[in-house]
Amino acid sequence: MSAKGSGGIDYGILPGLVGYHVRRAQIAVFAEFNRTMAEHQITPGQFGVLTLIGGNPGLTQSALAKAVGIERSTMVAMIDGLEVRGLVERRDSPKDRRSHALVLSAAGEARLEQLKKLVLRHERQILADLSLEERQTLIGLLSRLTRTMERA
Amino acid sequence: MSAKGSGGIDYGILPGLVGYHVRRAQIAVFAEFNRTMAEHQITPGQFGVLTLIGGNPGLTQSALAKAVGIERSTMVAMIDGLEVRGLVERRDSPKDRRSHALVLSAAGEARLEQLKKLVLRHERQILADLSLEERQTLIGLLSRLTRTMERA
DNA sequence: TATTGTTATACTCTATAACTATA
DNA sequence: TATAGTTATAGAGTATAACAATA
Repeated sequence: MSAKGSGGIDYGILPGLVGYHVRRAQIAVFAEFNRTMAEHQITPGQFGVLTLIGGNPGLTQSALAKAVGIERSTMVAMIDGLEVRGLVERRDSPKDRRSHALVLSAAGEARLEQLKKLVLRHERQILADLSLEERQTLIGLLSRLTRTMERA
Repeated sequence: MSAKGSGGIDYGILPGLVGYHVRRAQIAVFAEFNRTMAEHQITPGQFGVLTLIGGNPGLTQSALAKAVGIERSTMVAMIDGLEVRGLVERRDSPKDRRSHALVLSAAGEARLEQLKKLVLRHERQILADLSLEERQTLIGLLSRLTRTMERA
């Protein structure tokens, strides 16, 4: 009930826990993502935000924060960074003068297209050893894991 | 090629990316872990450290840091916290006067046994909707994902 | 020379609370 | 009253660089 790794260390029950493997995979995927995106200096969170703004032009910061699961106060600096880099614009909302309508700039649109290609390359990298069927199985199982917890 | 979620938001290519699902699962699992461990105030990282010390008494801080993938300077505060709480002891190493031999205190041993039971309950929680076979499949796929990246 | 534990320091990501301007 | 964006602040969790003691 306790396995020794390559370093001769006993990892106990850890290797039998799904939570342990999810955490390790997340760290490794994150590191690989950063390697792939190094020249663009884009984090997974920033890519997600650009994708959501690109697909939902006019989105407000609060709606965006809710969609990605962070506080709206946290979103401020995130948008600041993307705006300073000229990728995102805060437009005046025509409906509500309190909120901003977020849109990608022309440069942001172009950049997002480049990033998508890189992300797909990153995915091919991390999934190199899995068949197409196994990738779908993995996504399906992870989705059910997440949904199970979001219900509870 | 772009799916709208329950909030009417277009998530673009995100739901097709394994990286996206790994990240979401990790966040959800972490939150559930903290809920289960709330009364013990133990993080996943601390549980891992206690497990490794418990299974490898006499381990040095540097070896432990390497095993869990953090810097040895970061390990200092981690052990400090567990030592203040009376769970871990820094013994003098008989072989090398520079290093500490880490061991669980009697209280640490007892605590770890309690924590293991809670962690197994946590695992049952998050895996409630998966069959035994699916759990093994998930662990297997995540392991291969991580190993693929650690090789690269 | 190299390694162990340590400190000082900083950076990232996150949250909460309070403010302002609107609604 | 309530909401959108913002600011100030704080807390994890992490890293790097330099140091003393020891190897």
